[in-house]
Amino acid sequence: MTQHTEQRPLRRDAQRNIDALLDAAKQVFGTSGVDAPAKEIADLAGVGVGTLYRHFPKRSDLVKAVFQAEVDATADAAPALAAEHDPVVALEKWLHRYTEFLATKRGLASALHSGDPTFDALPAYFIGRLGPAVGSLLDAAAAAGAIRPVASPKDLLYAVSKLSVTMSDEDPEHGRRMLDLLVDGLRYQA
Amino acid sequence: MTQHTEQRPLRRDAQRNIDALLDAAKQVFGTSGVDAPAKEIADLAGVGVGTLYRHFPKRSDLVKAVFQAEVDATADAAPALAAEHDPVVALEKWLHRYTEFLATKRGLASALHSGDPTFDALPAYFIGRLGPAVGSLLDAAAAAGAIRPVASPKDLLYAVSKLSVTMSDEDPEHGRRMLDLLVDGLRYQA
DNA sequence: AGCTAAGCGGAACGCTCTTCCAGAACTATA
DNA sequence: TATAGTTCTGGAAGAGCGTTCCGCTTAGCT
Repeated sequence: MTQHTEQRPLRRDAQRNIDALLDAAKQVFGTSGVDAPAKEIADLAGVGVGTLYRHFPKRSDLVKAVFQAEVDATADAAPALAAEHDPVVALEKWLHRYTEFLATKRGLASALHSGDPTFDALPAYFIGRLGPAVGSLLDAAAAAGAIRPVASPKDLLYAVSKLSVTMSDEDPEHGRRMLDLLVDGLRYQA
Repeated sequence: MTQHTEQRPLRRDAQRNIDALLDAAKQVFGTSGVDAPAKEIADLAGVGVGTLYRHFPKRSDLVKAVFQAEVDATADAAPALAAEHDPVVALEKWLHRYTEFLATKRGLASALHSGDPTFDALPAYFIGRLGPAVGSLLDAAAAAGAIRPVASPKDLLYAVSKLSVTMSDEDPEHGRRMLDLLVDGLRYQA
């Protein structure tokens, strides 16, 4: 999920614990919010709190790591979907995946805007990873002649996020239909 | 600042303490954020923590009360300004006052969107107090023939808030100039 | 197998939230 | 003004969480 890129590789158990903590934190952040007790996360991961603090000295480190892991997972879904489905379906499925990510992110949003400098680089990371991901899907679909060209992947990400913010307040199905509509709008008319 | 409207009037010392707590909370929220230690607020107000909890059992009660007090103060400034200045100047001054309020509110924003049901009624309170406040200033200026009629006070509040959100990131002076521009736009051309 | 250093767990400490109640302070009444 | 009755106050006490620290464990190497 996350590997350190320093000279010494991390010990196996350490890497295992980091992954377990990331999984646990993602889950706990979703249920109990970002201010959940550290022990709750450590317990769920099956490690002591000392281990948590060893790898993530500050809470913001953990939040950041969870966020990046989710961005990575979402970005990595793009090539996988592209391999399994035809271009437009892959794009559709990926955008749904992306809205799920946005829903998760909502819990982290207040933390992200808290002014902690640890989070300053995250928006750039977000665009840097997700932009190329949609970009490749869009290019593939456009190359197949299935959709019209889109000005910029970034605009699409932004538009979908706006769409899913307003949608969350009401019926979640409603948001899904709106997104489908957007994708249909991308297609060339017969 | 805030008075209880129940049958029994509040004891004098109690009312004094409530006001002191509100002042202190407003100040502390501004410097240390809404998660500041309760003791810090109590100390600044010159009361014990017990007193704080008596009047504001939940932290959200205090946040809400501070917010409402600020809304009230901002709304009450309208008639005062109207009495002292000619219509357009009063409107101008009040809008500047309003942007100051928005700046303060930013600290509370994350709390307001936290999903706590205590805060559900606040947006309505905001419009209910501030809408008529600008409304009366606009009407007075329009009646004096100084400005063109505005579709709705609510729209103006919304527009100014949008303006001041984008402005806060950069030069504060910049935002002030933009606001002045907006007010100038309201005037009838010679 | 034996050595070394990275990594682990959880006890312990300090800080904050929240409750509670004996006594102080205020108001109403005479 | 004096008194009774009530409200309100302050801070000690209990509980819970965050964070640190260090003796023990275990992976990785020879």
